[in-house]
Amino acid sequence: MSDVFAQALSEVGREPLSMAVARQLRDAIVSGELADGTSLPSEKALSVRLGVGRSTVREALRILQAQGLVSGGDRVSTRGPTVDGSGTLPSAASALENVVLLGQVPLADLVSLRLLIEQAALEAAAARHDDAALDRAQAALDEMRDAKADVERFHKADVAFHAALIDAAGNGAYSLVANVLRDTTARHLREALEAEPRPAKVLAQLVDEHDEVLAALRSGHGKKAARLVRAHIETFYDRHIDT
Amino acid sequence: MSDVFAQALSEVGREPLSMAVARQLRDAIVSGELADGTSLPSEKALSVRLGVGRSTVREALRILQAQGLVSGGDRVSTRGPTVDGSGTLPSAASALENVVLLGQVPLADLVSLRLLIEQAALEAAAARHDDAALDRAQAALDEMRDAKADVERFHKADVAFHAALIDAAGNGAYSLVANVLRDTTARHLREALEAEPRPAKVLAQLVDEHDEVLAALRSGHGKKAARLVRAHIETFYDRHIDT
DNA sequence: CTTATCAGCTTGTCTGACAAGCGGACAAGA
DNA sequence: TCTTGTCCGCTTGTCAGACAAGCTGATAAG
Repeated sequence: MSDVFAQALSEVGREPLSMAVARQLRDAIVSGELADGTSLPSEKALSVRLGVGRSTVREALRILQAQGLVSGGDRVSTRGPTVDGSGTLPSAASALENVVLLGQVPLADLVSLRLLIEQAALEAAAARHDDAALDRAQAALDEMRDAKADVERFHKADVAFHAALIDAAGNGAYSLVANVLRDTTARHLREALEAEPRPAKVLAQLVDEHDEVLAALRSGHGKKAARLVRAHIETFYDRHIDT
Repeated sequence: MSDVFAQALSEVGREPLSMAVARQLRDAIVSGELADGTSLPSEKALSVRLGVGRSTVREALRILQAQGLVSGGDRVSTRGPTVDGSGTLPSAASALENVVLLGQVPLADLVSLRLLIEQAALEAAAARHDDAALDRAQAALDEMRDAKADVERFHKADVAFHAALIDAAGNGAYSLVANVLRDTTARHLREALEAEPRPAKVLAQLVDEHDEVLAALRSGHGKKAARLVRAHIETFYDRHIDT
């Protein structure tokens, strides 16, 4: 069979109604037409308005829910589904996690990218002096020191610390992607921490390392801070995660 | 009212059946128990085996489909749903895109992050010599040259060129995130190109710039390639996009 | 050997139904 | 007045049954 067909004929598109409904709602949401927090009509009302069955609407809502664009509908109230963009970030993280679990992107690659962003963020932050963000980092650091051997508490403060540092760069894309990457790698790192036989000592050292990074940043030494955080992450990664 | 309640009482978990079914299938897939490409039983058969209604199974399948874990079911055949992990990557990309669209991240921040990744990728690629990827870049470059003033064709080849360069770094996370960032910013860039009054000349210059980048990369000058691509992107951005 | 036909299955969709649960209104009682 | 019990309407979660459209494979017809 010749190859002209592949060129001349294109797949005839047959999209299920539920997809169409989901796309329509998604577009309305991401375009801002349906603002965050807006209450949608009930499934029944939607089905009537769109001229489709309730099951079709339900399937569309499931898709949007999986994408983190709408929440509710979980019978928590009688107020119907709600536009809720706050779920997109966990959804993105979970999507990335699936990619990793299926082995399509090695964990090491994610850590490497996170490191790249974090270093760049520190260099940018050193030149900006975002005091509010630095204060948040300081508070998280104090919390870490206070947590001592409480791995759970320590980990939450650790996350807050790194997030604050990256926010200090003032680049929304940095913060966003670093957040997702951290969510995806967090579980592995925490398991490593919990498996640590002598947590107190390791945690104390980690606190010191964070301290140095913050100090370097405060005095405007971006490159030094970047170098320190690189060592910090690479050391931890090499010591606790096996390839 | 005291605060003890918040500590003592936890939300009583009530999960919809469809969620439970979706989670069960998801776990089986990411754990490798259901290998990629496996054909699942039909909706009806699943509903019987799991003891739930068909609509419940359908909603679970919709969730998994949105996560890119199963495909088919699109009536393309009578062979039921299929485990298909190849969809997770686009799904992750689309999830990130949602975050971006809703997150109000400025375009400049996205370009900045993309630039960061692309530079790092070039430096890594220079040390790796991934000839297959470089050949793909070369082919894309030829296509660009061939496209002349056809903006549509040029743009597609341009995308392929940059993607090949980043793939040459061999870091899946770089490729993934850079892809997403490009998809998100692509529309703006293309509009800029189409508004260009004298496209042929600009496109020719762009081709030359790409040529230099590839040449530098081939001769192992990663830093030079990174510098060139930085200039390439920043120049284009400054000239065509207004803040 | 090619072609038409048909039965059996699958998905997409709709309709109707029921249980469980939420919310507000409204009345009863302290 | 404030609390409490009760009830009605609405919403979601789930199921069962139905039908159209379409794919597959087998079988019959040419």
